[in-house]
Amino acid sequence: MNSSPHYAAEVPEEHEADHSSVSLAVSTVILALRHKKNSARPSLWLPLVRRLREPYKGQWALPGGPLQSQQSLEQAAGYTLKRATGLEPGYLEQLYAFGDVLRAPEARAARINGTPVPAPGADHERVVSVVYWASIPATEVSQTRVHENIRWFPVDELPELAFDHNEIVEYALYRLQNKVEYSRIAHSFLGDEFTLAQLREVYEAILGRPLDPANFRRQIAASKSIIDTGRRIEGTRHRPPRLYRYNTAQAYADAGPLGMYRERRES
Amino acid sequence: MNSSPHYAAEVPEEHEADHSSVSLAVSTVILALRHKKNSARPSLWLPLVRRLREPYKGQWALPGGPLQSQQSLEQAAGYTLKRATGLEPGYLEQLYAFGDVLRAPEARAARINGTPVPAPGADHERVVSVVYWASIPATEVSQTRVHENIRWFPVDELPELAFDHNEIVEYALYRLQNKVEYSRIAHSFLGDEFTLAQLREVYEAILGRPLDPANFRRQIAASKSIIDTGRRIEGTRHRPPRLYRYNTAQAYADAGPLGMYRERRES
DNA sequence: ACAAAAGTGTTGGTACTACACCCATGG
DNA sequence: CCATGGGTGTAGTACCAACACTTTTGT
Repeated sequence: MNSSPHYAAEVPEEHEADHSSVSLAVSTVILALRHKKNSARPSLWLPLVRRLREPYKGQWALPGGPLQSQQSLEQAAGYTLKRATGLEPGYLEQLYAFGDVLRAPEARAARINGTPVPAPGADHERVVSVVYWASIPATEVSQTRVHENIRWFPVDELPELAFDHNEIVEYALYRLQNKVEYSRIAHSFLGDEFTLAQLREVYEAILGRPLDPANFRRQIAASKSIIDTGRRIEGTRHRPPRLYRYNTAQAYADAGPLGMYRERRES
Repeated sequence: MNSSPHYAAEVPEEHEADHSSVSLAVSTVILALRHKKNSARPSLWLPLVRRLREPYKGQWALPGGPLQSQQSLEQAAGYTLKRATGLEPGYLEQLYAFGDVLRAPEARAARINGTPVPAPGADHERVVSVVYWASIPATEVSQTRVHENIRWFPVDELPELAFDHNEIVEYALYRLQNKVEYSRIAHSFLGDEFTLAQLREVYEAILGRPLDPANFRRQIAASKSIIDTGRRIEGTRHRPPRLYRYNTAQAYADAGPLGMYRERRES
């Protein structure tokens, strides 16, 4: 399913009309765990790119770009991620395709003020954006690319973003919160080996609330999603925690139509 | 969020490259309850359109068409639905955007045979398809448009469809099964008023298994998603069942970024 | 009276929450 | 020894599946 596009079958008597001056862009909500200053617990951060032209010139926006004719959507999202961070994704999933007719600034103003939406003119370019979300393993976050026009922000301290990107980020976080409860994406925020406490910190950062360590342990154990490596971390000033690995034999729930493919990459 | 597209913010030093010869199509998996011959219980059916040109000429495919430059994706899906059935949707939701580079027939053959995928040539058109799924209220199914090149099929007796449409339908059904358990889409397959038995039949058709009437009743009652109208249906040869209505005050879970908009339409 | 489906009660199991408590290590 | 987090035990609760049972109609 993931490897083929498809063409629509039109109902015969309808004629086809303009084969669209619509252009296609791909953006990515890139999430990773980072530490705020003076904070013991990690939280979710994402990189944003400063816009160099109108509209919204000077404001921060999700990294993205037009779809090249030889790229799949997923490849385009991965390339966007690479440009913004220099890294490969730990996980990559399609969020939603946004494609309304109205130019963003006008529509947004109309939405906020409650004023009627302006009539669509022929004077603006029509863009459909396919948005992905991705995670980066904590072990690689330190290697992220540094650039004057790229900056990481904690998701709960975002500035006002260009277009409707604030709402897109909110939706990405909402989807992530739902998904973390019945799939194993949390692992994609960590390296190959990790302690239960680290895994719990991922859940806590995503859900935004503390979890009972005792119950968390049992829940994860019951899911059989992780395997005890037998080794421990020493040098802590308390009992040394065990190190675990993903159980790659375990299947994901709802990885989307691309599920099987992603399963392989994850392992 | 639903009312504005957005443009990507490129990382500055990258240049833009070709502004894409990619064209955009919208297809819709349209689902409704119908009765098979000699079957007491309704099952899920969907309308397909016969292809009149290559590739896959003569085979059945999901209804769809190119995105017009003045249509939103959702409008395009609704229009597709109207063309195929003559009806308005009871519910409409984006499924997924499919957009790999390779032309469908080649990629599909490669996928099935395990042979290496052919190199993408410049000789074919690149299409990205945004697929929606929709439901039609049972009360309106009888009014569906009749056309030589449109035919309804039970979802468990589909022929071999064009492109990867079989897999798309499977994915749509999978999403529907998940969603029916934590949202109220089941209602969109019925008219304004319905009995509990009818609602249960919707669940059973979607989930593909019988449900305990006693437990079903309590579950639905606990969710507070329906309201007793006080009236009953008479003329049955058993105890007359109550008629219920949707509780429109109740919020949906996970209606996607377009949630609030859909909420209003549903009521 | 009987068939059929509406609707109620009851019981046992599972899974989650809260929290008490013990364990192992570094300082 | 103490502080700190790792890790286990357990009681209370909420929910759910299974199924026995009662109710209300048409024939």
